[in-house]
Amino acid sequence: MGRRKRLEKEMILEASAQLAEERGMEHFTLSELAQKLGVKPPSLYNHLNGMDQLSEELAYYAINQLEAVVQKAAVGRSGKAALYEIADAYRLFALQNPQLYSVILKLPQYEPPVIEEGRNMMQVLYRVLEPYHLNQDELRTFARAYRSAMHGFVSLEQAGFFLSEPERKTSYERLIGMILQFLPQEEGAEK
Amino acid sequence: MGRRKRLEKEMILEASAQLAEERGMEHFTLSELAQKLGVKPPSLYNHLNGMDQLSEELAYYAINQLEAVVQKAAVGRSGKAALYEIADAYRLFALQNPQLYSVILKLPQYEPPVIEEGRNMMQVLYRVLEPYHLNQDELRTFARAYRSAMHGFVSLEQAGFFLSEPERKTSYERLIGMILQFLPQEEGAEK
DNA sequence: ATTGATAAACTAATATTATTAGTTTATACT
DNA sequence: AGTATAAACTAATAATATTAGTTTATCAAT
Repeated sequence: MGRRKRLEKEMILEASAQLAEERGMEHFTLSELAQKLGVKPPSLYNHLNGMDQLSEELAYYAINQLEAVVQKAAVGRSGKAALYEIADAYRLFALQNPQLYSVILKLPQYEPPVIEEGRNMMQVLYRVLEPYHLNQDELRTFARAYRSAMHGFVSLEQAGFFLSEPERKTSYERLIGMILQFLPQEEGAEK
Repeated sequence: MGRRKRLEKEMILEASAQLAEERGMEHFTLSELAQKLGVKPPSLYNHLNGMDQLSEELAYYAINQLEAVVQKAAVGRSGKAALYEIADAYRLFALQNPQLYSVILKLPQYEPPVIEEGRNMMQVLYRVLEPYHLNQDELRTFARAYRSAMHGFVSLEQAGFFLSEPERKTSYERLIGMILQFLPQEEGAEK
């Protein structure tokens, strides 16, 4: 008891994520979800309380995935190298899971436990920024700028606003470069 | 003939925009829209071809509003002053019309005429950037960075990711400042 | 003014969806 | 083996988008 339920929940969320990417969040329907799981729609209500709760859990699922991706990208790197790597991983996640990524924006609407998880992703960032010894204000400013740059570019790109294909990655890297320029020299860096 | 129809369309779009802000795009319903217009739902089909087309027209409506706001902000200013002013106006529009703003992201999915209008907004920006004599590549890079910064910040802020209230405007201005730093000195500027 | 065309409203009907209630079935523990 | 429980099912309801077909109001031309 409990463990098996966990698995069911996982299965439902995975199927939901998959369905969301296939059909788009707009046309996401419980009927299709049930069908994908080989079950009739009402059966879903044994595992969740309806569409609204599912959306919330999906947002939770999404932020966790992104957090894992970001964390992984930062392993074994530090300073600007880490920040470039994170930015790259962040972009790839959004491009490969556009629907899931877009769901993350709804996060702050939900209840505390879900919101906390959203905060966790930023913890990775703060850890990377530690060596720069920024004060509270500088830290906030920088973190917001960095995240805004990533989110803004990636979200416009994925929506289809940036047409010329080959230069997209370059544009992104330059944008991130612009932001990183405002970090002080790394401690113990050789130049 | 024709002019009166135009008016009807305007009325429908205004009511739609209003309803979207009231209920949120998620819970936007043709029944409520009809009710707001003092009419039964099927009557709407005399003026539009259904939900999908309405979404498209709403996106068109939204980008036009934003374009107007941006254009107005740029009047009588040039260079970085204009770019700060535009950024400020852009942010205010998004904060005051969050649902309408979010609809703009769907723009590239639609047909050419709608997409063209999306491009028009950027024309204003290119005009402002003319005096800097950037080459094609620099221009694209900068425009993307600037727009990404605006969109990213504003969209995260409006979603509720940035908690500490008093510093939000400051954070935004600093972000824009970071981007503008990468413009060359204005022609004929006095330092 | 009367009429006749046109457009826009209406009512009625259908299909799809989310959701609830109530029933059956399978599973797991004693 | 027998029962408690959870998860599936069927049936039913309310809301929605949409279509078809009918009525009504408007407006131009006689």
